[in-house]
Amino acid sequence: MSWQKDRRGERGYHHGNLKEALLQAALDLITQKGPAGFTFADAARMAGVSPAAPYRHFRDREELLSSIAQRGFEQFEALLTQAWDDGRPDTVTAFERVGKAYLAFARNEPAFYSAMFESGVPVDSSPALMAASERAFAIIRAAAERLAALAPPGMPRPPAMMMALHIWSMSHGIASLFGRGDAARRKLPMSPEELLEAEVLIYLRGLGFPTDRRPSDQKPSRPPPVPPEGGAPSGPWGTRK
Amino acid sequence: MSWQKDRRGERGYHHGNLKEALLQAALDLITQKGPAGFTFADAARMAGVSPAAPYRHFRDREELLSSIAQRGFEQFEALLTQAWDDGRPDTVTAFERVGKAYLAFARNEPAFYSAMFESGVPVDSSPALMAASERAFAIIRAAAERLAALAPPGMPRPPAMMMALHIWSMSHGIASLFGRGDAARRKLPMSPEELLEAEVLIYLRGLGFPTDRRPSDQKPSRPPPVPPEGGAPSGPWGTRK
DNA sequence: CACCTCATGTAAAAGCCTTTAACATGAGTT
DNA sequence: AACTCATGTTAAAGGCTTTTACATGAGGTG
Repeated sequence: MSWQKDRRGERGYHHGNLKEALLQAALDLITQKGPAGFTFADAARMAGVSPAAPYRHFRDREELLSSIAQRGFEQFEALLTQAWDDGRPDTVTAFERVGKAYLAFARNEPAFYSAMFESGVPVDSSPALMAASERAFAIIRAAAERLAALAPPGMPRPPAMMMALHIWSMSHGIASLFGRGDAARRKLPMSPEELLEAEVLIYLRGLGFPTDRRPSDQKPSRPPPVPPEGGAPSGPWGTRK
Repeated sequence: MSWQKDRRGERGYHHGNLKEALLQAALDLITQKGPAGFTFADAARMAGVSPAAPYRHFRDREELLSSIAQRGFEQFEALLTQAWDDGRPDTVTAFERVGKAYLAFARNEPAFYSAMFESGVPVDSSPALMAASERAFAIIRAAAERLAALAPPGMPRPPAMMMALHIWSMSHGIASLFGRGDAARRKLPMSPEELLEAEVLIYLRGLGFPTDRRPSDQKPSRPPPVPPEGGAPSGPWGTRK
C-alpha cells in the first residue's frame, strides 16, 4: 500500500509500481464484477494511468488475467501447504483440513478463484501458470499419498493419484457450485463445509478407513465391518433414519 | 434448417426466424471461442442482420447467454432423464449411467455447458433459468432418492438430498476440471469416465453398498464387511497393491 | 382489395474498450 | 553533464454495445 502517490494525488510521470498496482486493481475489479466484467482500461484508470500504460507490463488483457491466476495458484498452494501441515497431528485430520482450506480459498478469494478456474484462461497458456497449478495440486497429491499408505490392507485400493483426483474433484465441484458466499448461486440446506466433510468421510469409509471419529494413524488390522455396536448415530449428518 | 433465406443469399427485410438463428449462431461462436469470446455483433453478422437487430429479441448480450443456458439445462434434463430411465434395469446401473451422461453432456455440448456453468450468468438471473436448472437437478435428486432407499440398513445414512449433492459435485468437479475434450486443460492418467466411475463406486461402498459388481436391487441383509474372499482384484482400478 | 398497425429490421450516432504508433520523461549509468 | 532505455502519454484506428429515429412488410380489418 506504500506505492501510492505522495499523499494527495501527486504522482510523477512514472508510477513506480504500476505492475503491482494493476494486478491489485484487476483483483478488486474481478471481485466486484467477475472476471468477465473486468476491463483493462478500468484497471488503468484505477491505478491512475493512461489506458495504454498497462501494455508496458502485460502483452494484453489475457496476460494480466493469467498472471492473476498464477498468483492465485501460488497463494492457493501456500494455503494448502499450511493446512496440510505435513500431516500433523494425524493424516486424516490434516487431510480434512486441506478440504476445508480449498473451500475457504474459494470463499475468501473469489477473484483469484475465478481467475484460476472460470476466467477461460487455459492453464497451459503459460508455463509459469501451468507450473504453479501443478505445485498446488502436488500438495493434494502428497496428502493423498500419505493417506493411501494408511488405507487398510485387504481392501481394494486405488492409486494415490486417483485418490488425489477424487478429492480434488469433490472439493472443486462443491466450491464451484456452492462455494462463493457472495456469488453463491444456489441455496443449500447445509454449509459447503459440512457437505464436503460428509462426502470425504463417506469416500474414506469406502476405502476402508474407520470414520466413526478421529482415527489414529495406526493401521487397523481389518476394515471396520459394521458401525459402532448398537446403532448410536455417527457421522456428520445427524441421526440415521 | 428450413428457415434459411430462399436459396441464394436472398432474404427480405424480415428474417423470419432471427431469434433461433441468433441462438444457434451464439452457440456456434461459444463453441469456437468460449463464452467470453462470443460477441453480440458477431452473432448478428452470422445471422446476416444488422448489429441492432438482436435487440428486438434479447434485452442484451447477457439475456441471450441466459437463454442459451436455459436451453442447455433443458437438454441436460432430457439427457439425464433418458440416462436414468426411471432406474432401469436396476438402480445402481441407472445411477452410474446418469454420471456418465453428465460427463457426456459436458464433452459433447461444451458450449451449453459453459453457458450453464462458466459464463458468469447467475442461475437466479431469470426465473425460467432457475427453474430449468432445478428440473435438471431434480433428476439427480430423484435418482439419489431411489438409491438411498436401497442403502443397507445398519449403516449411518445421509439424507437423499445430500447424496444427490455429493454426486452432483463429483460429476461437476470432474467435468469442470477434466471434462471438455477440446478445451481440456489438464492431462489425466485415465478417462474422466473411469475417474468418476471409481469415485462413485468408492462413495457407494462408503454407504454400505456392495460394489464388487452389478449389485441387484435387493437390499443385502448386512453391509459387506470384507472384499470377496481370497483377494482377487475387484473394483475398476485394477489390481490392488 | 385498400388500409392500418405493429413487430421486426436498418441506419446513424454516442460512448467505451483494445491495441498500436509516435513521442515525452526521468532514473540510473557512465 | 550526457545518454539511454524503461515507463508513461497522446492520438488514432477499429470494434462492440446500446439507443434513437426511421423503414418495411405481414397479417388483420372493413
